[in-house]
This record gives sequence, structure tokens and C-alpha cells, in this order.
Amino acid sequence: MHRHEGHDACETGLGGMLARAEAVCRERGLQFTPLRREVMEAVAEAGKAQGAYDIAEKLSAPGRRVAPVSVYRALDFLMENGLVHRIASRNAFIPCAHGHAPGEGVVFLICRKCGGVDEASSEELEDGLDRTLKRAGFTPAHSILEVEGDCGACRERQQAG
Amino acid sequence: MHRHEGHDACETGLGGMLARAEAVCRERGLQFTPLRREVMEAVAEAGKAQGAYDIAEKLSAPGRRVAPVSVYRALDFLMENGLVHRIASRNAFIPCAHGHAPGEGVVFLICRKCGGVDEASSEELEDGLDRTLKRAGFTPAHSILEVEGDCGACRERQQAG
DNA sequence: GCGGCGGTGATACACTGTAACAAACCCGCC
DNA sequence: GGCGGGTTTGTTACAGTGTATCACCGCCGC
Repeated sequence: MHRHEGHDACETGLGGMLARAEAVCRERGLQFTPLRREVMEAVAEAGKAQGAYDIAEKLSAPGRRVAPVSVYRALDFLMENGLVHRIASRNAFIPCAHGHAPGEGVVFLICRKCGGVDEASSEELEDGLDRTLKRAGFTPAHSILEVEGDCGACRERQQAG
Repeated sequence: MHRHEGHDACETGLGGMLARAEAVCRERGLQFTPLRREVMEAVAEAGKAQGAYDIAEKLSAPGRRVAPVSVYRALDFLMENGLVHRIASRNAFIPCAHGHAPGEGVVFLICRKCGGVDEASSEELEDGLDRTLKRAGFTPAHSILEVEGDCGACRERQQAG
């Protein structure tokens, strides 16, 4: 996973994400079951967005088959609780890097080279979007902001190498 | 289709869109074949985003079956030439309401009630996005901006009725 | 005519996601 | 301990979305 330039206060890394997931569930009286934990781990470990079927395969082993439908259920749970995000343009899932209010304007930065996905949020962007929507007479309920391109790390790597 | 509040210079309506498609193809030396025309019509006629399979069904008739794969090819062609857009969050397609540079920041406003999709673009929004990306060290290649909510027409309709 | 090329038809298939129902589990309660 | 009810998971089947492959057709230039 590449660095996160756009935001701090970001307890990143597998451990931090699992700890946060656990905390959130305890707080809300929800069960952080073994399956949900495993799915969370699988999403958090991977350096890039994972498809549901990828996760199902990763969790399966000789003698244990995890069906995609189970993965979807775990992912739904994790999404409802803001622990993972869905990348619509990829039909794939990433861990939520930092806690942010649900529905808040977060942009996903998807690198074409390394496949990594970073999150960025900005007041400025959100304000611009709000004003544009208001001008159009549109009341937003949910936004999808995804940008595909080249992340800083990959560009450096390319220039250096 | 509801009104377009956010932009003008918008030769909307079936005729205008077909004319533009024809013009674009002639300009670029590309073929605006019957099938492509029919797919363009199907997308332009419908008041809301159409799935590829919907289009295939609409074009099929007793004695003539249009396979989804043919529709996809036509849609790819039309998308490459900026005549239709894909709505990632719906797996569906809409006609491009107004000519805009490829890759330019256009937001799709998707109404939950009527299913209509409007386009809006704004300098302000684009600037905000550009600055956010620059701050994150990210070089954009392609953006997807989709907002789901309630369009003005539907809100009025609801208050009146 | 002949070869190349783009478009279309047709089949098959991969990938993504959901519905429905059964079984296991947990927990409070009698 | 046993019972009832809610939640989670397993399993199967299926719907929806998109692509690969190959064959055929029509057109155009040589």
C-alpha cells in the first residue's frame, strides 16, 4: 500500500484496522465474528481493491469452502459500519483508511499502475459539489467519487527506475 | 426526461442527439451503422438509464434477435466517441446531453424517484477536484462522479401532489 | 477475383450479485 | 435443563452483467 498524503490521523496498517473494527462493533453491540474478521483481514492485507470472489478464494482452503455469498454478507456488514468501501468502477472493496462521517464526500484515488486505492477528502471539493448540486436543484443522498490515474509513489518509482 | 437546469447550449431531444452522432461520425470518418443508430436511439428515447440487456430486448422483435454482445459493441463505439455515458453505479447507459471534452469533470445526477439522469458540470467543482488531487500527488486520467438523490422535478411533483 | 478490414451474428463462458431455505449458534427465560 | 427467538452461516440455485471466440458478410482497393 502506498503512503497516504491527503490525510493524517490515520491509524493505518492491518492491526489498526482490525482494532478499529473490533471497537466499532463493541460500541454498537454488534458481533465481530470470525468470518467477518477474516474478510476484514483479507481486504486490509491486500494492497489493492479485492473482488468478493477473490476474497472467497483466499479464505477457502482444502477442506473449507467459503462461498461468495458469505463474503458478500460480511462485506455488507462491514460497509454498513463504515469499515470497508466499495469501488463501483471496479466491483471491488477496500478497507476504510480513516473514520469519516457516512455520506461525507470522499474521493477514491485509484492507481492504474499499482492498483492501490487511496482516499482523500476535502472541504473545498465538497463545497464545490454542494453548490453545483444546489444550482441544479438536486438533493443528494449518496455520492460516488472515483478518480483513476497515477499515484505519486508510482510516478516517482517510474522516474527513478 | 426532466429539464436540464445546470447547463444550456444543450440541443437535447432525440433528433438533436442523432444529428450530433451522425455529424461526429462523419467528421471522424466512422460508420454510423443502422445498429449503432438504433442503439443510440434506444438510449436517447428512454427517459432513464438503460441496461445493455434492456436495449437488446427493445431492439429485438419476432424474427429478429439482437444479442447483448452486439449492443455492447455498439455502446463501446458510442462511448469512445462521447455520444453515450456509462453510469457505473447502475450498470446502465445514458445519452450524452451536451458535448464536453473527454475526461472533463461532469457529474451525473441520478434521481431515485424517476430514474432520470442529468449531467452537470461546473468550473468550481472541477477546480476543487483538481486541487484535491494535486495535494494528494495524484495525476488523474479519468473521473467518475455520480450522485444519487432527488431531482428538482420530482421534489416539486411531490410537494404539489 | 482476391485479400484485407470492419461490422455483425451466434455460442459459450466468466464474473458479479441476490433469493430462498436449512442448519448452527447464542442468549435470555421459564 | 429445555424452549423459543434472533442472528449468523452454509448451501443451492439463479439472475444480471460483460467478454472471448469464431464464423460470416459486405465493402473497398488492388
